[in-house]
Amino acid sequence: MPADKTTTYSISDLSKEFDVTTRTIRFYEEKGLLNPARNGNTRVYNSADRTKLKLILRGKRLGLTLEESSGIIGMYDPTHNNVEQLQTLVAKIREKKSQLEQQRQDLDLMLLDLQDAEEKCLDALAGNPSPST
Amino acid sequence: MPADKTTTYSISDLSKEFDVTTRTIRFYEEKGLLNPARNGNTRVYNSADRTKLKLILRGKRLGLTLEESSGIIGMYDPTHNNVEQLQTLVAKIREKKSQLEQQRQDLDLMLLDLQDAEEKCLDALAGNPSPST
DNA sequence: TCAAATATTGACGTTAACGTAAACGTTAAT
DNA sequence: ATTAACGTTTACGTTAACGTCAATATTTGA
Repeated sequence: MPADKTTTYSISDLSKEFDVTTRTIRFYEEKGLLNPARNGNTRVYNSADRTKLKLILRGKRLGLTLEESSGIIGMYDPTHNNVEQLQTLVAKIREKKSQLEQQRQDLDLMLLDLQDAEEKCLDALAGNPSPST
Repeated sequence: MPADKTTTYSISDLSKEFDVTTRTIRFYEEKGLLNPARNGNTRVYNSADRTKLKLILRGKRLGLTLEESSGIIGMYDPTHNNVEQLQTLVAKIREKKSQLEQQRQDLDLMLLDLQDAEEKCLDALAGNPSPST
């Protein structure tokens, strides 16, 4: 039985699963990105908390700040029943999307460059003295 | 006539073109990522310098540190004629490539999530009370 | 000629994202 | 009973990537 709605995790469970320190996880809480329940004094994480952590770390790999990740996570639930707020939310989502698409262009360009660089290296290793010879 | 091999730039030219402060450009030099020529005391950048700056900023948008960008820029010229060094270089390039591919997966996942979030918002705005109704 | 614009080198300040250490409580097994 | 493993809070330290002065040329258009 994999993780369902009722599964819970200790801080070190998550720490091990995602390979971050407990300090880091507590830090995210300090910054308001996580709000685990408590059993007495110790933190108890549910699957929603776990998902949030996953999203934060994904954001990190993409170079987002914690504040940005926090913002994005907030976009995932339209509890903002107010129409005006929903519209601003859509606007925010669309801006994030276009940023990510720009980022994908950068990424693809860099991949192309690296592809080029690799081929040059392989040529050099194959004994090709120069590209113009 | 667009930028050719002989075009040069002042620090504020580059500052304006790429929308970074001159402090930032000097900082990159301090860190060894740029080595502009000098006219007396003032810096003179050529098109290669400009390209490097472009690559650094691209790296930044992808969340790379300056050191990582510096490493990648170093990969673009196989002046490392030594066979052993060429092989380590190829290895580095391949690792960077696989990192970038991982990053692209993250990016696509996040785009999908945002797409979902946007649709939910639009549904809510269209007056759909709940997805299960 | 002279003020404005642009350049330089220091040097200290700042923010984000944690690391590290201290001092302490609470199960769990030996 | 105690040691080991895990948890907590508080607090100071650290690094990267600049920002923000200050003091000082050099250049240039009015």
